[in-house]
Amino acid sequence: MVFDTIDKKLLEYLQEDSKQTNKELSNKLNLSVTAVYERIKKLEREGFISGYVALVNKVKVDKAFMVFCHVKLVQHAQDYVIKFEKEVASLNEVLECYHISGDYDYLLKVIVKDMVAFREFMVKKLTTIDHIGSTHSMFVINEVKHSTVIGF
Amino acid sequence: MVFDTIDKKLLEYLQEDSKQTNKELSNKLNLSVTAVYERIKKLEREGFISGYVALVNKVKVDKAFMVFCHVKLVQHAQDYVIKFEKEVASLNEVLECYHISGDYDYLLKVIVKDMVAFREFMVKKLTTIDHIGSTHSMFVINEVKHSTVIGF
DNA sequence: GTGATTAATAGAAAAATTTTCAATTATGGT
DNA sequence: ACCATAATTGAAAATTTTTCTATTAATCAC
Repeated sequence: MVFDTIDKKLLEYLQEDSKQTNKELSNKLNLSVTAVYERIKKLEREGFISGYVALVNKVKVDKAFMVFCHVKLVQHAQDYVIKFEKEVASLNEVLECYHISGDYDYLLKVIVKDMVAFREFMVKKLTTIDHIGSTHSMFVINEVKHSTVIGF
Repeated sequence: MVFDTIDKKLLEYLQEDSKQTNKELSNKLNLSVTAVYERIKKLEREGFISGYVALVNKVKVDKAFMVFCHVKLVQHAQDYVIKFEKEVASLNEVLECYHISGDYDYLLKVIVKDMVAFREFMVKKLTTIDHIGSTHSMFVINEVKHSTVIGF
């Protein structure tokens, strides 16, 4: 399968705004509506596009308090790891969770309403998960950039 | 303006899949198509929904190497801060950048092809920005969770 | 290069969805 | 209870997506 320059441009446009019509895209790409349509279907079929979503304004829905949490496990037995990852993934305050290199095992991106809600989250949810050794929280003072667009 | 339970459910659905038709949504919400339509327009108008985007599979487009970079500035004079933030935001490898509390000033989420590309990014782009004191990189070993959905 | 085969594109028709509209129902304030 | 406003509904109109057939372009073997 070919993934050419036009596909890349198309993906860029769709990552910026997926509500554009195929006609608008066809103008930008100098293609027919059907050609655009078929290319998009191909990108969906082949898994380049994993989905289409609405992005929500954190401030408007009162979830503007963001914290990055480092987590260290007490042990790294497979069972513990699996269990921790499963439980963490089930928490809706945790938007992202990565197993990372360095002093800590995991880095979590957490969003809640405010510091009070964060404390609540830590005490009632995160630290109730078994096998957590220590945590370290970094509070977001300002969001300088936040994009979902993968550029080429 | 009222932001009720139905709106929250609607936002959740649209955050999961924005390509659902209003008819599908109207079934899930037990509303008419027009009622769904008007609620969505209201959520867009009032800024709850900031946009609609396609999500791209990092692996398929060869940008699966993710790194979190801590950055410390040498000084924190307003000019330096502004300049750094502006330049960092312009780098398409940097998907996110946050001013955070703690030992470092900033946390950057960077995606590139591989370690070679990362080195290239560090040497040619990030560390060429003025006033950077030190950096510390944490490599993502595994992505446990990655969601764009803000839950209620 | 030629011809054959396949993939990509185009334009038009059909199907589905969004958007508008007029009318009805529900809601909140006085 | 009444008025004014907002939300909901169903149907029509407008737009968009999707399908279909034909044409063009690219690929490969010879």
